[in-house]
Amino acid sequence: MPELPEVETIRSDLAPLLTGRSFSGVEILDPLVVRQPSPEEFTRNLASKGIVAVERRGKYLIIRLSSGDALILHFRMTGVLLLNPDVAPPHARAIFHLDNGDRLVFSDRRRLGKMWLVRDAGEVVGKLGPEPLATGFTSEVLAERLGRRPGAIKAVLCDQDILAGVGNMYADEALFLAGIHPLRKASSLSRAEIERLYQAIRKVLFQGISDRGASVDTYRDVSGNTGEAQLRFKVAHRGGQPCPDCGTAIQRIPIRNRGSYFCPRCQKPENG
DNA sequence: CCCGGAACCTGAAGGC
DNA sequence: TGCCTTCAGGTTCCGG
Repeated sequence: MPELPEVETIRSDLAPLLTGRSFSGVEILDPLVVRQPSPEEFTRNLASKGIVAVERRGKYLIIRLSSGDALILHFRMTGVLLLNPDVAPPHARAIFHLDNGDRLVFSDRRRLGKMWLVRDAGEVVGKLGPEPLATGFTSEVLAERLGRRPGAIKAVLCDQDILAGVGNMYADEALFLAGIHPLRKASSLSRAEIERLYQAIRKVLFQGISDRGASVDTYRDVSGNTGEAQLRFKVAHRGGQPCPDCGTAIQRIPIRNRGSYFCPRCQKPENG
C-alpha cells in the first residue's frame, strides 16, 4: 500500500529519467483510472507535452508538464508504475509513451488507483495537511494539527487533511516507537508524547525511504523490485508475533475498519 | 462540523 | 473440487 516512502521512492527513481523528456502519447486501457478530465481529453492534453518536474505531495505523484498542466497519480492500494516491463503487466490500466521509446505502465490489480490531468494541482492536493518531512514541520505544528481532536490518534494520524503521507503501516510503526496506544484520543496526548510522536513519524518515514518502501503486499518500484522497509517493521502486519522490545504478542484491533497493530505492554492505553 | 460506517474494487484465503 | 464469504485499506461519500 503505497504511503509516503513508497511514492517518494517512485518519484526519486523517475525524476532523472523523465525530466527533460516528453510524452509522445498515452493509451488508456481502463477508463475507470481517469478521474479528471474525460479519458479523451486526458489523452489529447497529454500528447507531445514536455516533462518539467517530477514531484510528490503526500501519497500523490505529480508530474509537471510544459503546458502548465499537472499529471497526478494516486496508487491507492495496489497501483504500481513500471518502466519498460519485460512482460506485459496483467492489470495494466494505462501506458505512457515517452519520446525516447520508453514506456511507463500504470498497473493496478484492484482498480482503485486514479489519475488526473489538471491545470491547477491544488484542485487535487490542495486540502492536504503539511508534509511531515518538510523543514517547516515541527512538533509545534503537529501539536497544533492534533489540536482538540477527540478521535483515536491512529485514525487522526491517517487523516490526510491533518498530515499528508502517513497511512496504516507507518502510523502503527510511529505509535509503537513513541509508546502510544493507537486508541488514545489525539487531544489527550501530553506535550512530551507529541514530541516523541513527532520524532517517531520522521524516523519511520526517513527509514522507509532509505529502505525503498515496504512491499507488504503488491508494492513494487518502477523496476519491479520489492522494497525492504517491511523487514524492519516492529509491529505493522505482525499480529501474534513477539514484540521486539518486551516479547509480548503483538495485538491487532480494528480502528476505523483498518487493522491496527500494537504491543499491549509497550503501548498502554493510560500511558502519559 | 465531526464522526462512524459503507462503498468502491479484486484476488487471496478460508470454510464447508 | 468448487462455491461462497470474508478480508485487505486509501479515499470518498453519506447519514446521524
